[in-house]
Order: sequence, then C-alpha cells, then structure tokens
Amino acid sequence: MTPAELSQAVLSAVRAVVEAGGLTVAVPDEVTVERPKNKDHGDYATNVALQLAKPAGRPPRQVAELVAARLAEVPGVAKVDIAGPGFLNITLDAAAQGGLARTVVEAGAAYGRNDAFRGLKVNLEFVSANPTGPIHIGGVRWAAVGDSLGRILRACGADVTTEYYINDAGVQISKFGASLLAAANGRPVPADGYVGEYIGEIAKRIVDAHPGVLELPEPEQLEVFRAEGLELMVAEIRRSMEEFGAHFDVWFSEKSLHESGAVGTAIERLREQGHVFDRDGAVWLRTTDFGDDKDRVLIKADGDTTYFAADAAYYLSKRDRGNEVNVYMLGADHHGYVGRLKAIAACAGDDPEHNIEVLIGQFVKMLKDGEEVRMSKRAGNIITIDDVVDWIGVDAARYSLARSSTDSTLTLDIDVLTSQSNENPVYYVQYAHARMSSVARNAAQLGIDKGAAGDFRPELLSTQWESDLLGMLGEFPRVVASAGELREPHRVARYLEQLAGTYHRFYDNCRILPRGDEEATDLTRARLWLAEATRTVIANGLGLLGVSAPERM
RNA sequence: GCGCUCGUAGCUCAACGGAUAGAGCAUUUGACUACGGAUCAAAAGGUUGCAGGUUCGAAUCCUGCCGAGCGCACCA
Repeated sequence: MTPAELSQAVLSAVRAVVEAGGLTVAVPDEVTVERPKNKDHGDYATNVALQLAKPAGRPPRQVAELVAARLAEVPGVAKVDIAGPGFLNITLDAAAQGGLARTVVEAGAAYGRNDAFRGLKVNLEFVSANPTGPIHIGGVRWAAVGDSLGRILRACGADVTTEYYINDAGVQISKFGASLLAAANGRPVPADGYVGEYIGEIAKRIVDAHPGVLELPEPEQLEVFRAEGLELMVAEIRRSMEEFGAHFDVWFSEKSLHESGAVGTAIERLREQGHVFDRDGAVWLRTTDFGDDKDRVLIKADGDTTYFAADAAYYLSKRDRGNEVNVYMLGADHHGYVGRLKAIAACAGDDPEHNIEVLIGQFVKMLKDGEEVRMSKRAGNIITIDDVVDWIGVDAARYSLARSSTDSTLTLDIDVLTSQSNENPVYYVQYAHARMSSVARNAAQLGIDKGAAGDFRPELLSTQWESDLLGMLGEFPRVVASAGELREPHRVARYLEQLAGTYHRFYDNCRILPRGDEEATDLTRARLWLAEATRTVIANGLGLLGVSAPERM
C-alpha cells in the first residue's frame, strides 16, 4: 500500500463517519499521512482528527476514535492507535507494506513521477551570466540547481523549456572586445576592461583564425574581436554547461530582441496597456503601479533603449512562446530586480504572482586553508565551473551545490572537497547503488532470480529494517512532488541520503543472498525484490539531480 | 535611511505549523575467515541570535530588537 492509497483510505474513513452522522463537518479534500519520526508511532500517522476537531466542535480524541474505528477495517491496516493530542498512528500489515516493492519495480523509471503539472508550460531561465568570461561559482550553483529543477518539474508532468539569456548587446561586450584587442596587440588592458588568462587565449585564437586581423584599421579590428570573441565565449560557456550536464533548450540572444524590433514592439504593447508615459525626454514604465519602488526608464533621453526595456521584451517573448510560468533564477545581488520583473508582468496584464516566479540564490563562498577565497576579476583568482569540475568531478560538484537550499549561503571548503572527497554525501548515496548493483551481479552469477511478480511474497519482508526501507521507498513520489511544487531540488538529495542510510542498515542486518551451499528461499527472492526497488528509486532520484548512478565505484 | 534574504551542534547544512529539532564532518568507543568497511553500531555535542505575540502545538507565522550578506541608476 502506498502513502497515497492510505491517504485515500483515511479520507474514506472520515467520509464514512460523516455520512453515518458521527460528525458534522465538511470532509477535507485531502489529508496528510506522514511517516512518524518515532517508530513507536506506527508506520504512518495522520493529524486529521486534530484538524477536524475545531470545525466539528468535538474534542480531538473523540474525533480520532470515530475515524480510527472505520480505518481499522481497511484491508492492509493492521492497527490504528490514538496518541498524544489526537494523532492516529497506523500500522500496516507486512504484506500490504511489502507490496510496495513490486509497485516500485514494475513502475521502474516512472516510479516517482506524477502529473501535478500536466499541461503546464514552464520556462526556466538560469545562469544567464554575461558572455565576457567563464562561468564562476555563483553561476555553477544555478547550473546545478536549475538543471535539476527542470528535471524535477518534468517528472511532475510540466512542459519545461530551459533557457539561457545571452547578454550580447551593450557596453560590456564592447569592453570585452576592447580587452581582447589590447591583448592581441600586446597592450595593457584598458581601464575597467576584462583581465584573466582566458582573455589572452581567446585573443590568440581569434588572431590564428584571422591571420590578417592585426593589419586592419583599428575600428575594424575592434569589430572582429568583439564579434568573434562573443561567439567563442558563448561556445565556451555552452561547452562548460554541457560537460556539467546542464542542458539549455534555448540560448536566447538579447541582441536579437533589439535587431528584430521586439523591444520597440514590447514598448508599444505596454503603452497600449496604459502604463507607459513620457517624462524629461525619456519613456518610462509606471512600475510603481504594481509595487516597484520607482518607475523605470524604457527609452533614455538620448534615444537608446535600456536593459530594462530588453527585459520587458524578453518577458513578452517568453509569454508569446506559450510559457505560463516563467521562473527567473537570480543571484542575491539581483534581488532588487524582483519588483520590477513582477511589475513588467503586471503592466502587460498578466498575473505577477502566477506568471513570474523569481528564485534568489544566495552566494557561494569558497574556503581554502580555512580562509575565504576572495574572488576578484582583477586579481584573476576567479573560481570557474571548469575548476570545480576538475577538482571534484561533475557528480560531486552538482551534488554539493544542489543538496542545500538556495536560500542560504553555501560554503564549500576546497580542501575538504579535494582531499577528503570520499566523505562527500554523494558517494554515500552512490555507494548504496553500487552495492545493490553488486548484489544483483552476484545473484545472476549464482543463477538466482527474484522470480515472477506472482511468486513474490511481500509478507516475508517483516523485520524492522525491511519495514523502514519500504517506508522510505513509499515517500519518494511525495518528495518529488514537493520538490517540484516548492522549486526545491535539495529535497531530493536529502531524501536520497536518508534512503541510502536506511538501505545500508538493511544490508547490514538482512542477508539477501544465500551463503555457502544454502539454497535460495522465498525470503531471498523477496529481498531481491526489495533491493531492486531501492536501486530503482536511488537511480531515479540521482537522475533528477543529474548525478550518475554507478554500478561500480 | 528604506528594502530583500539569512541567523539551528565546534564546522557544513536539513527539518512544507506537528509528537523527543536531525544528518555528515570533526572527537571518543566498538563491529570484517558473510552478499563491496566509500559500511554499520554506540557515546558526546542545542536556551533554534534575543524578547514578546498568534494556537491544541512555533526553528517555521506576526511584531520589535541584535547580528550578517546583498540591493536601492536615464549602468549593463
């Protein structure tokens, strides 16, 4: 029996009580059934009686007794206790609980998926770092979290488009080009230009590809370095992202918004909505109508459009392409954008609470020799995505970045990650998968098979460790659903750590394969079902994080 | 000054208003002639920044204060 099925059973019990006249209260749409932390509280607990007590005008324990009597009759429910202020503690019989292993194995890769977001078009924009240098650590966090969130939302049935916004228009690209030009000519980098080894490397690649470039008049040279440098840098970023396993469906050029006239069209559309006005020779969007702290300029007095105008056009583009929910993942230094982004949606006549979601990721600090590594572009000590991957590999990097909430600043100790990488929790999870794979290999070698589903005897999975493991497996669909709903991939990682721990304890206490000359028994086969189910869930979960599930380590 | 985010074990971090606040690392002590010891068992470690409030119940929600980070452009 899955938690979802049990939840339905509790609901039916409540309904039965109400229909029999035991309670006068509206039957809730859903009830929460959770795994109690304390084993004495049964396999599952529900607080439905506590919630219904007040509307029903009855003491919680009295409500609990009425529901418990009905629930105890449900097939598969072994026992229902009333505890504390009015919790219902439910114990399942072993067969009902063990049947979950078969459910999981038969669902395979589909186990954990749901259709909560069926038909919902979601756009996820993340990283979107300026193509003037390599992706640094802050961008890497979003690469890991954003890509994982995309996988999770797809598992929840959403139609997801992942997107990288390329800021390829504007002065920073010109500065980038000027920096490349200077490097190619052996001159010092201009003030507030870009420095770093990569500048010299890219400059050299451009010179190699265009042998005559340095003979051209300087303005033409600049144009070559600007355009070619941009192309090479974007290609470099794409390579890094693909190597990191972060895939973007769309690489969206800011410049294209200007060149296609989309920016002008967007301003006109906002004007038709009545939120555009002229003042001091500039064109403004009255974002203060919708909670922004000041109005924003769309077209400057000198006639140039602002970055904000492109933002508005970009948002409308996303909407025009059918995206209903548009998620922006920004660094903490951009949290000031939330108000104006929401205001764009509102000015366009959309619902800013539904059509735009902004996730703010706090900074990632790097620690080396016990001290924070102060990153500065000028000093050239930026930690890039490629650095992190070189040190600890893609799996460990993605996992360490995705396992904690983006709400809190994250501190990564380089020394720990490199020298003691075995202690990284990702290996704990992967090791469980490798162990199960090893058991499967050994079983095959012994000619043992878990057998047909019809011969599986779930009631044999009766120890505390097997019960714990089955309980954890049952939680997976809800973990995926809540991770998707809350946009919090770290919930999947934390769950996997718990699941791996539960598996390791099971493995330690419950021998799966026969030893020596012993024959395989029904218990052997039942445990193979359980191990296979666990392996499936770990593989599915790691897949949601974009982390490999190795068969050997 | 205004605003956003955060404050949990020595460290890094969990905990969708639920029962005794949990893991890992570090520290201490145990377990391999059994399926992978990258494991397991156990000990120790807390006034959840502080003070109020809301309720059957608060780390979680509200208010104030303290502390940290980051924002407050006709820049991009």
